[in-house]
Amino acid sequence: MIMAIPEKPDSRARRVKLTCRHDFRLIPKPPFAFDATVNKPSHFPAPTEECRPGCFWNTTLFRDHLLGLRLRNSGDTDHPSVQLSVWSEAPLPASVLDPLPQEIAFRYNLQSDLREFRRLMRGDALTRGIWRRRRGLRSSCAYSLYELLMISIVLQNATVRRTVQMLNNLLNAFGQVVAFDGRELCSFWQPGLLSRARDSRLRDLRVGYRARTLSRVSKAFARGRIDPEEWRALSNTDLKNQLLSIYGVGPASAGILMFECFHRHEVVDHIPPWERKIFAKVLYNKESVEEERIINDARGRWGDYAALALHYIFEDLFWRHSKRTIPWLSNLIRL
DNA sequence: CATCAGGGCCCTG
DNA sequence: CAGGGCCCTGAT
Repeated sequence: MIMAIPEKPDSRARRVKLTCRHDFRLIPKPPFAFDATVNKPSHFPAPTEECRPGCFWNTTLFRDHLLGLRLRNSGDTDHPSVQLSVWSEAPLPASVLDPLPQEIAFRYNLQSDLREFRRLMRGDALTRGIWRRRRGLRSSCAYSLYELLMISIVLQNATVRRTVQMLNNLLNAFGQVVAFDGRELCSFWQPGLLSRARDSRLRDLRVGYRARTLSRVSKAFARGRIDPEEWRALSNTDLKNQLLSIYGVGPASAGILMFECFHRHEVVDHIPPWERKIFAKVLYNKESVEEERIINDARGRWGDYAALALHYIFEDLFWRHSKRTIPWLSNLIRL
C-alpha cells in the first residue's frame, strides 16, 4: 500500500455544501466484486475520494454539474446490488439526472460480461487463485475523462510523492472543498477555469513543464471540441488515435485512459517502467524483462483479456501487500 | 555543494 | 526513429 499522506482540503479552496440528494439502485452483472472495483490499492490516494469497506465516496463534474457520489454495496458477488446516492447544490435537471445511472454504470463497467475472461483466468495456473480471490473485479474510473486526464498528466515523469503534491496544489488552487454526506472532499475544476489561468500561476504550483499541457488540454475541453461520450463507441484503434491526438497524451497516458476510463480490456501496447519491474518479478521472478516479451506473453495467455488479466495480477498483489507487507514490492514503490 | 533519474511527451534532426 | 530538453524533487 502506498503510504503517502492524503492532505486535508486546504482553507484556500472555496467551500460548497451539497444538500440535494437523489438515490438510485444499480444492478451489476454477476459476478461483481464491489470493494476490488471501487478501491484500487495500487493507486495513490486522491483527496477527491474516500473509501471504506462496502462504501465509496467521490466528487466529480458531470455535464457541468458538481456532484458528490456515494456507492454502497447492497448485495454480494453473485447477487450484486449497488445503492447510488448523488448530492448536488441545487435540484438537478432531467438532462443530468436521467443519464446519470448509465454514466455510473459505465464508469464502473457494471455490465461487463466476464464469462470468457473467467474461462481464461481459470485455465491458467498463475491466475486461477487470483480469480478465486478477486472474481468480479472490473476496470473502473470514478472520474470523467477530463479529470482522469489531469491525473495522468501529473503522473508523467514523476514519483508518487511529487504527483500527490502537484495534484493537491492544483486542487487547492482551482478546485473546491465539497461537503456532503457528513464528509469533506476536494473536487476538480471546470476546464474553463484552468484554461484561463496564467502560465506563471501554474508554474508556482510546482507542476513544471506540465503547465503547458494542463493548460492546452483544458482549453480543448473548454471549447467543447472533445466529446468523450462519443468516443465510447469507437474501435480500439480509432479511440487510441483520438487519445494520442490530445496534446500531452503519449503511449503511457493513452494506456491508462484506454483501460481505466474506456475499459478496453484487450489493449496492452505499453507497460511503464515501474510496472515492468513488478511484472518481471511476478511473472518471471526476474529483476527485469523486455517490455515486448511481457506484452506478447500476456496476449498469448489471456488473449483479448490481456490488459484485464494484468490488472487482476497487479491489484491482487497490492491487495495482499496492504494486508501483509510484501518486502520486494515495498522496495519498488518509490515515494 | 553538484549531479541525476524519475510511474513521459514533444519536437527536432 | 533516436535523442535532447523540459520543471521539479529527493537521493547520492
